Amino acid sequence: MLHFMRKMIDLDEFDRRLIELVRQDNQQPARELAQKVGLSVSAVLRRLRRLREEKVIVADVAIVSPALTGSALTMHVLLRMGQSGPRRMDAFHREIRLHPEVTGAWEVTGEEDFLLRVQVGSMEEYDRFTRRALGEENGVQGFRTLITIRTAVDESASRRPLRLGR
Amino acid sequence: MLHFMRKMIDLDEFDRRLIELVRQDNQQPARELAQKVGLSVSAVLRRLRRLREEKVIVADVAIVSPALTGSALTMHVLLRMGQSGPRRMDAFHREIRLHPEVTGAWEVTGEEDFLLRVQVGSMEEYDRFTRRALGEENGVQGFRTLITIRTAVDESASRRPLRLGR
DNA sequence: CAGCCGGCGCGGGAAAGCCGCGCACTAGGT
DNA sequence: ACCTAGTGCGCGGCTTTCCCGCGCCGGCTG
Repeated sequence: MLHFMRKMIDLDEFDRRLIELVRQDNQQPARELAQKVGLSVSAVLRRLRRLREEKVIVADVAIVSPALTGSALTMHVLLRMGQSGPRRMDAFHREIRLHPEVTGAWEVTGEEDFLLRVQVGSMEEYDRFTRRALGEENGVQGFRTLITIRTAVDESASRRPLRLGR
Repeated sequence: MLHFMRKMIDLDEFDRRLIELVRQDNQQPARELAQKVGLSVSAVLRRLRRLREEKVIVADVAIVSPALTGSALTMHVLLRMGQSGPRRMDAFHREIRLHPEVTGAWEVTGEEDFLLRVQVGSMEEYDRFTRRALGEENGVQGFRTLITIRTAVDESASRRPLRLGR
């Protein structure tokens, strides 16, 4: 935890602006970044390398058009577990990870125990998924499906402003 | 729609493997990709450029550690609209986009009309958000908050296998 | 079967990234 | 007050990567 805090205070204004920029586009050359933040090219390169080494930047990925990922349908599933003991929950955490259709899963407070986001190519695929993953053998008592009519926002974490140290 | 289908059939096995690779790491040099997929460097470069131009790859981003994005709390909000006419819905679509705390928003079927994913740094911030965004002036009749206890899966779209034409 | 077209690999030139240097600024100790 | 160790900057050269025009090959079409 101390180490965590250290990392936070190690990030200054330059780092934050650089992160903000590469979070939108990590393929622009350091020369452009350099003049945007007001540093030399080598300084930018050094800082980015450090940020990646220290796992402030954890990955660099290409985003492919959602229309092409076979995720034509986005479902959300509110589900209730039978007995909600800690080990039952842990087991379900592990279980649900195994299904690639599940692009999000949260253990939540309230009447339901879990919320899942499931992306599939068709209703048939969704049906197969529920039979495989949401049966009583996994401790699921019941669930309710929210079918997505329209997506208003889906920018996983990129919209969140940074809250990095000082 | 025809254009969409055209794009799909335009992607061959090489494209798919390249996409798969850059979806995990878009900063590895073309030389590495080339030998992984069995093409020359220039062919790889050409194909990637084409994929980006044609918006098969829609973006290239750095992922920053979730612990550092000030998103300590993830909430999901199930909400009901007062009158659910189409223009009310459209208005809410536009409205909800304006709040950076909202990292996901879906219009859904069922008892509720919308599901939101909201990421905030604190409960106070969440409280402020609900007062600003989820008031009756926006047509919201009522809502229910699911507080995340633990996240099992959160890999926005990267888990989904590709389903690209033939 | 000839001609066309798209995509390949190749190679030269431009650009981007890497690395070692010297310098400035800061903090801590004597 | 000075000196010293440490950190991060910018600069320049060297290496790697990328870009682009070329000629070539294989498949489709008329």
